Amino acid sequence: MGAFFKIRKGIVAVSHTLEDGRRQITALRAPGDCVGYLEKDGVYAFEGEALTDVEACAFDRRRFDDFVSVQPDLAAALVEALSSALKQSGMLSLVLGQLRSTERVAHFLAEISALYAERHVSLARPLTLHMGRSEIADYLGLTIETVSRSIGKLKSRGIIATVESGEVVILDDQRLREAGKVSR
Amino acid sequence: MGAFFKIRKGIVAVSHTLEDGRRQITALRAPGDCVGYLEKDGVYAFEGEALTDVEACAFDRRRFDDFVSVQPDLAAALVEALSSALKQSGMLSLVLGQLRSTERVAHFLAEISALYAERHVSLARPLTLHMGRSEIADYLGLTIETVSRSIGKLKSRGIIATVESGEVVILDDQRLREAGKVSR
DNA sequence: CGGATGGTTTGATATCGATCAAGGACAGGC
DNA sequence: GCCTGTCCTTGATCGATATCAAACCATCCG
Repeated sequence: MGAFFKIRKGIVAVSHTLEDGRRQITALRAPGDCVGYLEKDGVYAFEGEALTDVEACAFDRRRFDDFVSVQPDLAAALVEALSSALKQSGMLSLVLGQLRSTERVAHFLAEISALYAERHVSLARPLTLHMGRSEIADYLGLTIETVSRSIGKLKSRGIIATVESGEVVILDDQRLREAGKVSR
Repeated sequence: MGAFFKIRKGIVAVSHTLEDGRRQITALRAPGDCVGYLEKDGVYAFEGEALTDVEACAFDRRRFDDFVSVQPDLAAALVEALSSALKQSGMLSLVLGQLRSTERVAHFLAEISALYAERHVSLARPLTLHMGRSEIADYLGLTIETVSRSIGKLKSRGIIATVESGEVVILDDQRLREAGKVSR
């Protein structure tokens, strides 16, 4: 109630569900990110789901806003966090609106890989996605079957491999980023 | 160079283009909104295109940031603007990832109608979209043909009508919002 | 071990929207 | 008036992805 969270450990999916059950994951949040800031009168604009065990700091929204107004550094950090989230969100729109299924999956894998490396979620190869096919599908606007087939295509092209227990090994980072249109 | 803008009059489309020419409009900005804040070292994350004649205030990014740090009110306004943009962006992801073509177009028309009313772009009916089929298509992740056919479907259902010169008349606001899944 | 369970993959078919191709409608210029 | 270009609509076909269905494969548990 009137709270928001800064993630210390773990991964959170931010999503929105339609009345008929269709769901879109609109963002993935990693350690250092905030969740639940888009709230008004106790109503949150989006839902949050923990994909792993999560450790987070809870802040009281009202007190935080008061504190921000006398702490320029904090305000700057908040602006930075929101800017970064906005940029990410715009990129997701690009992915959902313009890329085809295999491009989306390639983009997703490259994104996850970069995110986890950057935020030290797990430095280890192979990469643990922390998401089932169902979450990936809801993030990319696809079905689980199409996600599965796209992963199959990337495997057959020698770009990735999968280990038992579902982890992914990126065999060719260069070509993965090309396939996901995120080369630049 | 290091500048961003606050729109005083007119509509701006924020977009991103892939190397192969595919383009996604990631946001529409109306009077009161800012454009070009997501910039780093002179590189903008997205492109902006004026859909109408635009009147805007230009701010020097560096000076503005300095000024923000000593003006809590301004910081709060910036946070508010970014929060609102982020919420909008998440909703666009939902539209692109989950809605089918006619739902997307209905959503778009309801959104434009609400936006223009709220920002006093033009109070007049019929509604002038200020976007050609091509811009609508790039915003909704569809082709111009599909946009055209979807508008046709909404017309045949008696939800909207079009006037010569392309303006749209919303005949049944209730059903339009239902069709665009934005009833709630 | 055998059987249930949940997630993933694979296959067959259907559907929506893209693509390709014409055909209006309207404005501007000669 | 007539030509030209641009934008929008309409039609026919194709193709990517959804849907439906079944098989596969771990893991868990009796």
